[in-house]
Amino acid sequence: MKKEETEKILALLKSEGKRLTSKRALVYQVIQESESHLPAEEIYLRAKAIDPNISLSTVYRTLNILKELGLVRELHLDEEHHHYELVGGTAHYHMICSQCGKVEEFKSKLVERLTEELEKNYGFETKSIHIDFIGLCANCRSKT
Amino acid sequence: MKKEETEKILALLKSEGKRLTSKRALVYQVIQESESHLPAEEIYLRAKAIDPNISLSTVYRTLNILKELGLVRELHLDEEHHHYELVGGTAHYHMICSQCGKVEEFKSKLVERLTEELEKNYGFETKSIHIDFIGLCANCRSKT
DNA sequence: GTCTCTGCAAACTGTTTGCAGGTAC
DNA sequence: GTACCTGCAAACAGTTTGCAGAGAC
Repeated sequence: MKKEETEKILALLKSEGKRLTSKRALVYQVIQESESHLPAEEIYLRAKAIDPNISLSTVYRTLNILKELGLVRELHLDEEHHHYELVGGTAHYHMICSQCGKVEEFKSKLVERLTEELEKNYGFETKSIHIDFIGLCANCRSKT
Repeated sequence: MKKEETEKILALLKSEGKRLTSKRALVYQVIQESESHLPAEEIYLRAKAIDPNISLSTVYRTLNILKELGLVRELHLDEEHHHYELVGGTAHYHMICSQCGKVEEFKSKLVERLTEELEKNYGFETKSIHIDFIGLCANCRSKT
């Protein structure tokens, strides 16, 4: 993990009277390196591969802290468990293939226009947006 | 529940070798009358008010069947439990107020345009769409 | 009469929490 | 040295399931 990032997180944690520990840095690193959304269990396994002492509770506790600090976002995809991804980077949304389960990301200017529309028509002030399209990916379509 | 609806459901159930029972009709009726998405627990409570003998397991079993038959949709809003709503009716999406928890529905032509865009750019064939805007509703905004 | 449904309680999965020892600062 | 952090096991919430009796067809 780069030094500037460590310091950003350290500052955030300190402002809440919390500490930066090796486990917390590890969890953050795993999420960051995946470049995609991961379920807690998977984060745990990847972290454990690096530090075999880490426990699942710590992963969950850390995820909740990172969530509170606004560093990590919790996704509710169409499954029974949650997924986590880094906040920051450009906003993006998901196309989920119901056949093979693959999750692709997309972005579109239309979403901004939709946000403006909701503001105008309903007076709604948007803070975050979740969009999931469920269907068939190009790959699975061509197989049919 | 109207006769034509009963018959639609009866036919669907029969085609799967299943039966139309009073409990199943009741669960369907509760969802239908709510005109909105309900968590399983709430469906259970409302059904129980009408038929005190119904159990939570039956509600869950029925929800799963209605889901398989394509009559009911399961939503993954930003909470720990699922919500259910009737399929059919016009497509709509959700604005969730993070302050008071109110869920409003909206629809927009922009969503269709987005669907076309994904088809064109990624070859993705959309079957269903979930959109949640999280933020402040007009009411909570004016209180600040 | 047969085969499906149901209620009950027990199991299961994902997540949270209490506690005693360990560690950052 | 003092909080805070951690692993462990136990608790928890939402959901599913096995079983024996009840009910649809």
